[in-house]
Amino acid sequence: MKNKATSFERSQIEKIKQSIAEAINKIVKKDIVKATNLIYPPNQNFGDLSLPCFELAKEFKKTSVEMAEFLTSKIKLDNIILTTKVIGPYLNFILDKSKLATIIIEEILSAEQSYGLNNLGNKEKVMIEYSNANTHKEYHVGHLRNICYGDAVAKILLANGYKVSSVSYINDFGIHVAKTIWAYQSFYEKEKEPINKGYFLGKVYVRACEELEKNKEDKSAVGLIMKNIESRQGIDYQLWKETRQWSIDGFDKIYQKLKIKFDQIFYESEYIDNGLDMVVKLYQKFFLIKSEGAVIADLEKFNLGVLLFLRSDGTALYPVADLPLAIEKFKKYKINKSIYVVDARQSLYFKQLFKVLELLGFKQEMKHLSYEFVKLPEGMMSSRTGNVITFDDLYLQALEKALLEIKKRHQDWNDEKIKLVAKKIVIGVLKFEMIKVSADKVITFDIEQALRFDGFTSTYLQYTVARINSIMSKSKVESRKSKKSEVVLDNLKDIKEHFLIIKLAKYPEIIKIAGENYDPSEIAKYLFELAQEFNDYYHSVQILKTEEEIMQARLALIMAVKQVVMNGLELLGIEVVEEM
RNA sequence: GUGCCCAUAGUUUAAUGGAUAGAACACUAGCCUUCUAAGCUGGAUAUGUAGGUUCGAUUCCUACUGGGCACACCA
Repeated sequence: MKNKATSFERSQIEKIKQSIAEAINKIVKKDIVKATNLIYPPNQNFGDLSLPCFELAKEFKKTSVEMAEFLTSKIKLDNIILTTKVIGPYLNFILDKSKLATIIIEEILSAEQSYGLNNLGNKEKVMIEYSNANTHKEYHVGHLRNICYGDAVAKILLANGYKVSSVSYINDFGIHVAKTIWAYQSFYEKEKEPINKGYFLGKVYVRACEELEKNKEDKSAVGLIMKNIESRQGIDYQLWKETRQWSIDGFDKIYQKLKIKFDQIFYESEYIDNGLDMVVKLYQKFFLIKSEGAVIADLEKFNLGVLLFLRSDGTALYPVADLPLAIEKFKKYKINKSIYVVDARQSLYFKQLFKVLELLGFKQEMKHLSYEFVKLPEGMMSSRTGNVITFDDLYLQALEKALLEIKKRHQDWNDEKIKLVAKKIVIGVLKFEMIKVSADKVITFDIEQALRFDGFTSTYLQYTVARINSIMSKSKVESRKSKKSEVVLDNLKDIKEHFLIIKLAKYPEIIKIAGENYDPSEIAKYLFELAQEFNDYYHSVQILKTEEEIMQARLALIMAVKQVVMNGLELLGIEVVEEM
């Protein structure tokens, strides 16, 4: 327990930064330098930490080079700062390698899973909504980007000390549902039930759109079905209930494969009636008005256009159900912050929705966490035309490829083991692919490119851990004779060991940056760089075949690397494998 | 028409206004009788155009070009 508590404080490297900042402030007799002003030099030969002197120089009317030289002549070295070095306008600090190694590795190995966690969120209650799919439609790579991004952000916020609940909001009540049911009744009802019913419904929806395009007069039949569903009785309603469940079961299977859990799933059908009542009340209060036959919120004076609630025929549009749900989040779940992970095309809509909530008196923080969509090389995805890559198809294709790759390498493994490892590799690859680029970049999903198992992928990270595991298990055989329990970490003298340690030390700061910016790609990039550093080290240094004390120190170092890679992957929702 | 996003190597991309623009893929030359070659080492190639702010701009501002998206009855 004690370990947990200490790991929530400032990390060791942040303490070192803080002490340097204080030392500088003492020299200039002004509280001007902050710990965060200390950066990591771009070239590791320059030093371990660096203070750019531009702003200080301005403050004290010197050139930045003079400033750096002034500071280096005055600074008192403490036990961890070995020396300073001025390079142009930068004051660089060189740390005591052995001491740093000891501090950092002990920090990691004692904190274990909690290394890197912090308390910035101060237990604030955040609800994050993602994976807002439609029933009766396909679940495709676009949804995959959403769920991977949303889930990683949720985990990162948790690591930053927020109280997070993950929720999903399923649209099970729109006109698309009636279309799918119509096509099902017209073309598929006599067929025997398919195995993957959710997937099947997606195909039925595509058929529905094609058929309705050809025969416009069938639209009235669809309208009738919609009315029947809304009346909540009769055959169409029963069929709606049944097929809705097919989709929901399909989503559950996908969530299970992805190992993603929601605390709560909301359905449009459960909020729509409530929402219609609310619209009536708001209309009576003149908050909503009639315009061109439709019921709208006029937001022109906020430069947000108009938001439609009801069509001229009286049927409901999106905000009707969204509004009561948003309010329930504040009132019933008592959250401080409401986050919606929805793609950038809906940013105007969310500005409108948030403005309406604000006008209704809700002061809590609302955030639309937007990201760009996923398209295919041949163009936009569309569930209507079926120009999509469904999750199920993608998963199977990826799994097949992974199975092949594993069989190639491990002829002695049984099928069960191969399958287990393949699944973890595949889920990792898909998740990592979705979050490794920044959210404001459109992803053109190239399946060949995405299903690679080398380079900047999660497989590279899993492989790194598998390598470390392999060394660890061999070390148990070879070091049996050793009875020494005390590991002396200042045996780590190789420069590559030092670089690795600096990298490891940065991890807690990466968690903060990722949290502040809602940006899982920070972690992906960091882990990849760490793994690159490790693999370079691995190839240039012998870990097992060396003196006992050095070996023990190196084993501690690679254990620390493994711990950090695992902690980071955990935040991305990616599992590691023992061997691969 | 108005607003939002994007533009970096052949491709996919990285860089709170700071040190030599960093990777991955592809291409290419090497490295498995040393701990897993899903790995490592070496090699060529990049900031759309024109201004501005700044000691310093890939980053900020303006205009332009190109691409994408959203703007009243889709969700």
